[in-house]
Amino acid sequence: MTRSKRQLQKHQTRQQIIEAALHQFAKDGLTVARTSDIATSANVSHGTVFSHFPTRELLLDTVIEEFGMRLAKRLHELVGDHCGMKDVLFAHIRGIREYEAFYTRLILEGRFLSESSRHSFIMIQSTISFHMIQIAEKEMKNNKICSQPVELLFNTWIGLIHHYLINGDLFAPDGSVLERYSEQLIDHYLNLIKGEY
Amino acid sequence: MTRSKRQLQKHQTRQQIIEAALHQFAKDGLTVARTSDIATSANVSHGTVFSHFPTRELLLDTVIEEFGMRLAKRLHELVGDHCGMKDVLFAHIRGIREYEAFYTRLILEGRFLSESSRHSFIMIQSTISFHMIQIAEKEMKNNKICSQPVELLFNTWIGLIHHYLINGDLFAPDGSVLERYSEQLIDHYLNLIKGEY
Amino acid sequence: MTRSKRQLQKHQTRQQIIEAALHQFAKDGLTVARTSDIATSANVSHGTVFSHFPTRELLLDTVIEEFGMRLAKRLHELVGDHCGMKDVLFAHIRGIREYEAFYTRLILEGRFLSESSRHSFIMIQSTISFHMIQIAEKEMKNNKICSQPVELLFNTWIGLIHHYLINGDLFAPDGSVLERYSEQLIDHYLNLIKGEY
Amino acid sequence: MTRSKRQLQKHQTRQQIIEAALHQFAKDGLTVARTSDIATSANVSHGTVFSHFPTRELLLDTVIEEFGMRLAKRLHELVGDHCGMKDVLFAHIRGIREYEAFYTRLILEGRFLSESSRHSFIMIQSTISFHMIQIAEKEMKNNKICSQPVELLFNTWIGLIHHYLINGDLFAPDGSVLERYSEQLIDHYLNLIKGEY
DNA sequence: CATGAATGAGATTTCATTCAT
DNA sequence: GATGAATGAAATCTCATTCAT
Repeated sequence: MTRSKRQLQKHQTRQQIIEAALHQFAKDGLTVARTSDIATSANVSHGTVFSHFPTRELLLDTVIEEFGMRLAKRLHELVGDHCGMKDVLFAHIRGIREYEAFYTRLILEGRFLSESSRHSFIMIQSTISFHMIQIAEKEMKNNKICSQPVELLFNTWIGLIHHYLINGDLFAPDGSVLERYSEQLIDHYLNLIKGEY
Repeated sequence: MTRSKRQLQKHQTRQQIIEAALHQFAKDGLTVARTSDIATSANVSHGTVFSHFPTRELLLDTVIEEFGMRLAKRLHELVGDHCGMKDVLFAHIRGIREYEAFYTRLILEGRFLSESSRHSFIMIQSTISFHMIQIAEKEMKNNKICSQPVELLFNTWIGLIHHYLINGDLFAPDGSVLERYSEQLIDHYLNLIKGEY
Repeated sequence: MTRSKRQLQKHQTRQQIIEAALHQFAKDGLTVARTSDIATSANVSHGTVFSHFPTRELLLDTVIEEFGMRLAKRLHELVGDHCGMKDVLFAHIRGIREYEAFYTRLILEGRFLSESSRHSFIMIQSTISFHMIQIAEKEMKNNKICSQPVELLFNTWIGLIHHYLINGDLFAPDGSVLERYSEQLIDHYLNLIKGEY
Repeated sequence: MTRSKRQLQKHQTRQQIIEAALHQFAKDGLTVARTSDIATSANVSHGTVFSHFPTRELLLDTVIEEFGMRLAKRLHELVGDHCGMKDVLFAHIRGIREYEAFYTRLILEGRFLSESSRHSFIMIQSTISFHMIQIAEKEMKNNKICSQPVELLFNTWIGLIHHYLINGDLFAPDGSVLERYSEQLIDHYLNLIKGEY
């Protein structure tokens, strides 16, 4: 029992650091955010960060992985079995919205991260594309959406969403771009890909 | 005369620095490239960089502005008067391709630059959108492309292109993504937006 | 009874720490070895080290003292009553050989330790010199070794041995210098100091 | 000329740093001395140290090499052509005496330095042994010193000197051990190795 | 008494910027 | 105007030590 309390404490600190890092990385950038700021923001000493994560890179890896897992789980919850394309797109946006800032940083800086972080990020994208492509193929058969390469279909959507996220400060200076544009973007996208009958 | 010779010399050095900076910023990133590397690459001393551009930020601003002007000029040359959507898209890609690396960096890091750099970047985007939107409106009237908000039409294209550029290392590990995918992307996009008649 | 059991336990832990420290200090150096490594090597927690030895310095002091006592005892066993110079030299080397690495560290770093550690180390040297000088004086009378200041006689021997220990990596890259050179060094030394008759 | 003044300045700063480092390494130890203390002691900013020597290790390498060259040069000056063993020993001690503290640190810590520093140190030792062994062989032929392996002869002397240096604080608490004991040590050593005739 | 998470002082290194030449 | 040596403010990471459990 004594042990479990200590373990709990440790786990809690670890989570605090991860949460603070998630916030700081989102705010200042994956490559710019300082470990000392993360420590301050997590209400622990600077040294404590390194007692949980030997290097900054390892912390970042962990944070990205954690984010990936949360997002995957959330998407899984949101994407029901019998849903159509529209539902998937909504789920996608809702899933991302909870971590909008961090996800945007990941789009921007993901390319320059360590092998393992990069891998985590690619996994995250795969999770999203998996659902979309599955639905797309089904709806193409039904002629609900017109036949075309699923890869391009997916990339068009992702590109559109990322474009709005990346330029969030222009599209929605105060607040969430996703919140503001999700409906419009989904409608537009569905209109673009809808089948002709 | 002596003075004008000096001024010429000065102007030449300035251009060397800008050129070198363009190269280094593209190669190492807008926030990461070192002023000392730029100096080396420009064949001038480190100090000289600062005698032409008081701060690193000012140099970056200048480089972005310069890039913007060149791109605008190039696009103007490439986009003829009587051209259709396809021609504009091709022109767009061809214009960007000459500075693919730098342009990609701008997409990735543009948001976090100084007010004035950010402004330059936005101007660049406007130049591109101006041509596209003009054509789009014309072709919508002709029913060549289906009627829809031009803003979204433009953003879909930009998002798609940017997505490929940002993930260039995945889509085209060795070489230019634009070279490899331009045709495919243009065809796909035109197919998406084509009018139904 | 319970108390005595606890005390036993405590004493045992203390000995484990001392033993581990002896090993780590020998391996990594008196000033470099980490308390956390000592803890790990002693199969106790890092904190336990400090519950037995308030500071790292005190632990080091204790270890050196312990080493001194063991060496003194060992030398006492090895040096018989009726032995000659050769026997003493052999005993000396055999005594040291058991702790070759630690002893070497002591030669190298002993000078920069705390007062008390330094004192312990000097005591160790005295133990050795005591035996040598006693024999030397006897053998000088017998003309077995030629007459000369005992202090210098002793220092010449010590210097020679220490030189080989300090440069062990050159003289015996894999293995014990003492094992490899003891005979040769003893013969050489005896030859140098032998009486002329 | 302007250039030469700047170059002179730079060279001077470099020398100041080397001199300060020589002093600090001697005082605090090759592995312990702080770059910031060296900077302070050299009257330059901390950054300046790194603008001349990219890493601490490179600075140490340079200092050791510099020391080696100075010592070699000094020994060369001191060791005449027609001198005997006694002269060589005196020269050796006089050469070392000028850098007594640094040389002592080198004995103590040389083993744990980088490959190149270690190499420099070994070169230094070789310089010394070269002279001694040459003389020794000549004097053995003359029967001035008794015949024995030159390697051991050399190591006995080196060991003796190093022993006094290492324990300088005991043998000569305030001042130079070499100054105090050189004569006595040389006499003793010569006596030990003298030929029997 | 043992534990081990948390602490924080300090060490090396980087790099935009300044300024004497 | 050009030069490049000097500057010094960070940033990451280490480790002896403390103290709540």
